[in-house]
Amino acid sequence: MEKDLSRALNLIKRGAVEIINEQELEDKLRKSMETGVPLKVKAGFDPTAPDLHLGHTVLIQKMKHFQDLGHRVVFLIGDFTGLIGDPTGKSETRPALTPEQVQANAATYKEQIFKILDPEKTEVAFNSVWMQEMKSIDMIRLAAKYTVARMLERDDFKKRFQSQQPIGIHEFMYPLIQGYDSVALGADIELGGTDQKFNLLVGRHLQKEYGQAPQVVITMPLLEGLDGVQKMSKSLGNYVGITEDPKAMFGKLMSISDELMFRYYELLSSLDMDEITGLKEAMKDGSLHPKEIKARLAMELVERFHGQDAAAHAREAFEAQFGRGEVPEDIPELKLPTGIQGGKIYLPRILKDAGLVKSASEARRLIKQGAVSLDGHKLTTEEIEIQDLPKVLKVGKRRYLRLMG
RNA sequence: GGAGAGGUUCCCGAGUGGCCAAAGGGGACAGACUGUAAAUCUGUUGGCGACGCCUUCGGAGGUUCGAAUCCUCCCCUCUCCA
Repeated sequence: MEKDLSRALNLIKRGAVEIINEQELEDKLRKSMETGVPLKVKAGFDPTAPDLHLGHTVLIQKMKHFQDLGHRVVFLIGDFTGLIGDPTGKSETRPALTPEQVQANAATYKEQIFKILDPEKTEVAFNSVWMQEMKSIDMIRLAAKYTVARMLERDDFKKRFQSQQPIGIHEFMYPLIQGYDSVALGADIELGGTDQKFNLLVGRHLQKEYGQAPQVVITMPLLEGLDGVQKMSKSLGNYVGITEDPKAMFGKLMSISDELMFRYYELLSSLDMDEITGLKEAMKDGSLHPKEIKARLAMELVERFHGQDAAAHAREAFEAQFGRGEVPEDIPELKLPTGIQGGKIYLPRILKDAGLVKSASEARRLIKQGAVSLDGHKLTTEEIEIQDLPKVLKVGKRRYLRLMG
């Protein structure tokens, strides 16, 4: 049994930033093994953004680890908390979601998470179930279990308080409710990103207040986005969505820096750390080109969400476009009016109408910068003559338009 | 309730009557170099068939030949006092 225990601990610790507290985790695991009762592992998700990206999968894979060890995971959808909005510095009040929208989002979530998680061992829960029932007086009693001073310890609140940014009082409720969710669920373990540490610890505190054994808190790193600096997020546009088109996914992954590539390997790949170290060394001694190592990563991830064939196609399309400079197959087309053959056309208008640029002004700038080409020939004027359609317009590195007759 | 500070283009942040489509930085985009990598260098970064015109500096009015800049009212944020 001790062997199983240490095996379990190793798997759980893999990639984790912090475990609070490790001894408690060990005790809980031991007890579970002895009694055969699985642990309840909770992780919360925002109901308003059901589009998961690779950043989320860091957490979901940790959930998967627990499933593999025979425990139960609760995929908690914070449909009630979502009405408040997690304090992130943006003081936007979120619109209330209708029950239908919540259900729709939940369905989307399930479709996505079950590409990684085992549906049989996953419970999908909604915190509105208990929060809608809570009476005002109970809400106040809940609020009484925490102090403003301790609230202000939360990094986000602290910063905003110091820099004179607004903090809504309702935002204090977010950690309390998230913490109460652990009470309502009787969670043994809660997983979250490092940015969630405060909220997760409030859960521990509240569980003690309500007479429960405190949950073990496990924080996972926030995955850096494609820029390699800021965390991956949809609003920053530096993300790879897991439902994204295989080619787009492959391309995005190929655009990350070499440094970031190994970070992704560490947090997303299912390769052992030994194998990853091996790749790193192969790159260093020159036996393996970094581009090849990156392609392997991209392949693995595309395969995970779209299957082997799609991944192979994505790679081939990538090689064709960027390796051999071929024009991709599936590019947008624009039909020119019949009378225009051989005549002059005003390029900025075409580019704007086709949606390749935001405005004609932008198009004019790009032309001036030599970023626009027709069938491989750089265009230098705004007005061009068109003959022998079809021809392919290219803007920048990856924007294409096929002109049809 | 009282006193004070502040709201500027994607973000941060200068600008306090014309030289302001608005410095500087970040980000982004483009070109060169490449491996759609990084680093570096260069350029661009409101709209418009465009040496000009139109819209922008929290909102609405006003003063002026002329306003991001001055005045009035309003909205929002923060600090201190109560």
